[in-house]
Amino acid sequence: MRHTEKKINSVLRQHGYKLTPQRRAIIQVVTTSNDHLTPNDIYEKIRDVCPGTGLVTIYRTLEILAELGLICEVHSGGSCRSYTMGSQQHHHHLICSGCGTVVDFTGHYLAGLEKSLSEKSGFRIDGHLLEFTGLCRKCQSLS
Amino acid sequence: MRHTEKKINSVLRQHGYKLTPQRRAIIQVVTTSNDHLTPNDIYEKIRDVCPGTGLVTIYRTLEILAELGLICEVHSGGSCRSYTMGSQQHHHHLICSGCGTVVDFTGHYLAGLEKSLSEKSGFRIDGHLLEFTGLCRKCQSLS
DNA sequence: ATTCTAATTGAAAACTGTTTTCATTTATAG
DNA sequence: CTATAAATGAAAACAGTTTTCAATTAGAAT
Repeated sequence: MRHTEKKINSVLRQHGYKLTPQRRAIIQVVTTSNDHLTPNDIYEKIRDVCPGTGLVTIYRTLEILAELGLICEVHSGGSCRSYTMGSQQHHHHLICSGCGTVVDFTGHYLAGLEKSLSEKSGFRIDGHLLEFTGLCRKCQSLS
Repeated sequence: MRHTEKKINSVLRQHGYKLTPQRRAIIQVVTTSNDHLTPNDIYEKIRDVCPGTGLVTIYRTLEILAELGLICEVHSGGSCRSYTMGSQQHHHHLICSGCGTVVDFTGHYLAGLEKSLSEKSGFRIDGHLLEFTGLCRKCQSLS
């Protein structure tokens, strides 16, 4: 279950963050898109909502939102990160290295592994990142 | 079956690339290490084998080797890419967010999941990235 | 062995994505 | 309305990577 714009705003407030027009705009852009957006994507989209918003502010806001678990950060190879909505728990990615398409999938595949790892290592495990990379059907047919 | 240094050298030659001392050194460093090495890791290790080799040359050589499928490029979250030998056993990471310690672990936990994902999505899956984050024993006791 | 030539190299500069610094502005509690 | 800590934007700094270019060199042809 995806967080609504309203919900995100209120969680931000609850954590003592101020609700600036820029932040509202960033949240609006992210919540109303179904894609994975890079900071730069957001920078371009935001011109219509809150012109003048700096890229720096976008980076800072995304960091906060990801920290609070309100959005999900995706590392798709290289120096390209992007963010998307979605329940961040057990939300994994399948990334096409050809065209960059990201497919989400969910599941609890790692619960058992997490438990045994935790016991063996003594770590208190907080989270995990699972990504598969490969070629989507379209990109396979191109090569 | 991991490519040997010799095999890689000969494949390079077959493709019309020259076998320079720098390339030999890079290949030697990569084949004799079991870690995932970043270009910079290699840059540091190569001093003993072929001093003076430039980082640029390392980047260029790694690109060729990856292109020819002789080594495997890994994108581990963030802006850090690394390379490792082709069919080396996957290894995963358990990262302490307190002190940065990284514990490696290996296993084939994901083979089944990979197969079913591939069938459902049509992707040809090449690799995956699995990282757990948490607090190691020491950092738990500090907080 | 010597010569020739295209491939390769290293240094420096350029580039891209991200983070930091800092003076100014602003949301919001009182 | 005021006070103040948080947030902002511009510019600079930073890290990783790529490009440019003149000088060097591996390996093929003599």
